[in-house]
Amino acid sequence: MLPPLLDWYAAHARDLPWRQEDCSPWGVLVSEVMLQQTPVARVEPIWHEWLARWPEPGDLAAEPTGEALRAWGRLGYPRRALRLHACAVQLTEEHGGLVPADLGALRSLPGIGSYTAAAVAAFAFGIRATVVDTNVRRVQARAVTGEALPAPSLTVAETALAQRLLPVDPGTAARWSVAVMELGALVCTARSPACGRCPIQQSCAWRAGGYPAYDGPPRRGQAWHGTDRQCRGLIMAALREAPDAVDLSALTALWPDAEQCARALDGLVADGLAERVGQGRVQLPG
DNA sequence: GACTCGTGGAC
DNA sequence: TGTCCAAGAGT
Repeated sequence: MLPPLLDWYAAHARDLPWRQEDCSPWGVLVSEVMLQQTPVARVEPIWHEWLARWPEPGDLAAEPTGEALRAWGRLGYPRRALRLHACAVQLTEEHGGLVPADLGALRSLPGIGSYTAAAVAAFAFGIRATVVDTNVRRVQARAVTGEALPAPSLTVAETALAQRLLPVDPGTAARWSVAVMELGALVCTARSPACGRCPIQQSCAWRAGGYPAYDGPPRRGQAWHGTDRQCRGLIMAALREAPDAVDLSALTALWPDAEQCARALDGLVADGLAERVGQGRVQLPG
């Protein structure tokens, strides 16, 4: 199944800016953090703005965190912007302003977990790293294990399988990983997989088994309406849109439950996403 | 391990 | 309309 998938990728891969030959490791790292839980279409324009404004880690490190938060826009999970900024600072102070070509060093950066470290190592430096994201998990579950969907959270067995499937040659391994991810994103999708145009349908265990339905533990949806998350989102949107500090009263007006709103704001301040200034006013951290 | 953490598009 | 989902990480 290796050659068909690599050939398919060569023919059908999307032309994404962070896949360009001249994209810097910093550009790859920024893209990977932005893409955590966020669709490509929403990331692309923001990625261009970030790379134009902060072409190197040192450029971002020189800014206050509030600028990163404002430029993050509505990508969601704004703590990622904070961690990206912290990344830039750490790269500047400890790595000469460069992204390290080392899995362990990458993993020690803020906001860089096992997936992102492997992805940057593989895609920016051609290192043979085991890249396991939600696409890889789903493709493996279907094509190899014969199940409709992977378990709710990553298992050791899945990582071991991905490692076993990974081609030996480092450059080929990196192309393989991005090809599996692309297949999961474009063909072997969660909702309605396009099995008819799948390059590895002949060797797919899920297909061979007659496409059995998912029978694992229930997948928990994330609550939203009325939660602290929704309230935090409203507050952050207000802070981003305001040119400077916002009155506390303007924030509590956004939410029916004043007590919950106050608690949400406390959380944002504790997380470094917001900052209290004098006279009951709040702003993005300066 | 179970939670928490944004946002918007697709169905 | 509500539910599911999207290149996860940190606690």
